[in-house]
Amino acid sequence: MPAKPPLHTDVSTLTLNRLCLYLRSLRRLQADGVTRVSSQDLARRFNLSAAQIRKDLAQFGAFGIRGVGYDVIPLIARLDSILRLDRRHPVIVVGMGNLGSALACYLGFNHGSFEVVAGVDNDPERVGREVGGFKVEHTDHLERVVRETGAEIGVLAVPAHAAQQNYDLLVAAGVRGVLNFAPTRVQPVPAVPLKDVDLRIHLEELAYFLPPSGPEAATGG
Amino acid sequence: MPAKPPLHTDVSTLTLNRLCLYLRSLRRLQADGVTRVSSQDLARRFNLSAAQIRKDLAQFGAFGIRGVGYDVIPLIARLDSILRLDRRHPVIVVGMGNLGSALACYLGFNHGSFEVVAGVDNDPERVGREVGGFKVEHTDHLERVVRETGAEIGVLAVPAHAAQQNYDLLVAAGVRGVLNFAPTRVQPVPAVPLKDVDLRIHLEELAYFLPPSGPEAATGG
DNA sequence: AGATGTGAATGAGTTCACAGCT
DNA sequence: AGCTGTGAACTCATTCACATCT
Repeated sequence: MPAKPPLHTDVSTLTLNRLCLYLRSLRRLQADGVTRVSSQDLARRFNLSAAQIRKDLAQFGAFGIRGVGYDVIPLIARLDSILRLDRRHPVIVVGMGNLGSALACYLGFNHGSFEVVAGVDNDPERVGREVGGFKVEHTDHLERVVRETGAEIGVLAVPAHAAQQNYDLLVAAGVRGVLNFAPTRVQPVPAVPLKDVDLRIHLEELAYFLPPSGPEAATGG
Repeated sequence: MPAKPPLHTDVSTLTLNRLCLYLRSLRRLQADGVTRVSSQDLARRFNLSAAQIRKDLAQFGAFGIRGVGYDVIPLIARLDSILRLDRRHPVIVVGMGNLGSALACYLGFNHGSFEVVAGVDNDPERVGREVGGFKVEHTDHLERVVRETGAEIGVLAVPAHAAQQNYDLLVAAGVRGVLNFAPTRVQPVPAVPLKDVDLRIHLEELAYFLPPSGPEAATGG
């Protein structure tokens, strides 16, 4: 029984992202009442690679049945456990402007794993507003809010110039990981993992692949 | 003179993302009054790899001066040109809920390359609202709005179930590329590049790297 | 038979190291 | 001397192909 030791540092980001995809695909199958699926099936349905699915899963053990495939529900449970989505992750949003408010509403729906439990801002105008199930508090009270809500993940949705400072505040307040939507790099503390999410880079990438505009593209075909 | 033929399909996404990063880093240097920089310098300052910077740039030609480094301003100009950021890209947002409105405000600031010129929604409640410089129109008028504004890139910020349909509408209306923020896969038309942006996956990834909670982590040290 | 799990083969991406120019 | 531009070496990732199990 070759039970794999899945050290967290051994799993590549690429694999990890795919595991998330697999999980979503499996949930869709589950919703459709499918109880078993082979790697080929899954690959065909969701434009994935069968060999890769097997390789990715095999890193964490052998959950499949040879000659048959994978049982959907146990596999979902296993992936949930691997990805730590089998527990609740309270999230606090720092910076409740347009983006922060949108993220507060948007990020909560993930089969109950993530719940945005609080939001803070340093603009008195925004403090006190009700957004997606909580009242916005002042950033001055960050530490108390984190303590009271048990927030585990901080989401930075502040302007670029305020990102580092607010990251530091989040760390001091005791969150265990930070997702940074500010368009700047933040210097992380080793103990508190940081992930930068750059929304603009996607637009820039897309612009590169845009078919070059013909001289008179108005004559649409 | 080994002028490189930079076919668009030859450049990997990884390289492309780095080019965007280089460009930003260079702009910061420019703002600081730096006129020349070596790959080592750039690497040190922004946590990059010097060899990789040179390799990446070399794909598009030789812009450096041996023994010296790169002239900041011409290099910025060159990268702008490579990434097609030297022209204006009008953007239309489909789905003006929380996320769409936030993106409309957020995506516009990129040194003038991208400008969100319109937003549509099929909820009459939202039609007519003024957001970030334009009035929200009804999705029924998408084609006219795209024609009138010359929108080139469509941003999908609609619920998952409406993503495909609205992608198709955008294609029919004549946009040349689509950025999809809906948490679902969309089947693209080959002529209109599509890029999926999955906001949740970042949270999921972060959750994986979260330090496991000790039994009583409240005694912060 | 049919699908998993996995070494081996291939391919992609990064780093090294240095020739060649300033 | 110093740094770019680039082949060669290396590492990482994906795909192939098949032994193994149901």
